[in-house]
Amino acid sequence: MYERKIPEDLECGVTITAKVLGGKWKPCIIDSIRRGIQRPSELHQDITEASPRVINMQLRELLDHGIIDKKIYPGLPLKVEYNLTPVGEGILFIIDAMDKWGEENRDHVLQVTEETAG
Amino acid sequence: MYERKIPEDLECGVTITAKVLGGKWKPCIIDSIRRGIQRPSELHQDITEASPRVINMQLRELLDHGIIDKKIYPGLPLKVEYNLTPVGEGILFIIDAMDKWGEENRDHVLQVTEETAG
DNA sequence: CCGTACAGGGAAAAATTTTTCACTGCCTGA
DNA sequence: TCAGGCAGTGAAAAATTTTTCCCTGTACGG
Repeated sequence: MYERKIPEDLECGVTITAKVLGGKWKPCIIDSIRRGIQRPSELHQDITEASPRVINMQLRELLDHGIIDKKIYPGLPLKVEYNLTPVGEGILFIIDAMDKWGEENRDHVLQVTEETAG
Repeated sequence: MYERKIPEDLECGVTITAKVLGGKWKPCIIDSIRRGIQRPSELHQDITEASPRVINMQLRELLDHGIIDKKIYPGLPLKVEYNLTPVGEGILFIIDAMDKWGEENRDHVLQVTEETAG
């Protein structure tokens, strides 16, 4: 695992949340899981822009942060299922708020600042 | 400026918001400004963990995204003041929600996963 | 003139995150 | 036996973000 050289400041709540949601694909993965896409292979098929390896890594972090849990079904063929924990469900509120804000303000944010008003 | 090699997917609202809040010091800067710390030099003194250069760069991005605006007072000595735009004030809701969630779930998120429960 | 404060930028280094490539291992169907 | 699906990882490369170091320019106090 990567060993940080600059310590994180985890005293601020925002930093904690950013740590949890910060990965490039995490909100996407959380959303998929909430929509019922729970098995690794299904997630890989659902999020084709990211390689399976990438998704696995982010799943691992979400797991470590207690956002999702992992159920390994015994026996074969292999079957694994990820689900949101109660804490994970609590963060949906933030993802939804981010999505809403982003949709509402896309144009404003993306406007190329051509104006050099004084 | 850095030229991306992997295109961004800005169709998703979450991505837009992440773009706006994603910089390491942005939520911090936004919070300072909202607390009335508006001049560059004041911000530099308020956020000593980050170098002035770093803060300037993030201010620039916030400006480009229309989260803050910049008032340059004519005459000398130089005086510049940053303020939240209405759009910027709208994003406070998300920062607050992130802070709240982070505070409430710090322990859960930071728990080292010692359990290897089956 | 010298040191300081104001606001800010260029270039390169360092840190961090994301991606790719190549594997392990088991099982099923052809 | 070979091909493919399942779940997953190690190591290194590539991409991206953050940081450091050093400069530009004006004005003020001494």
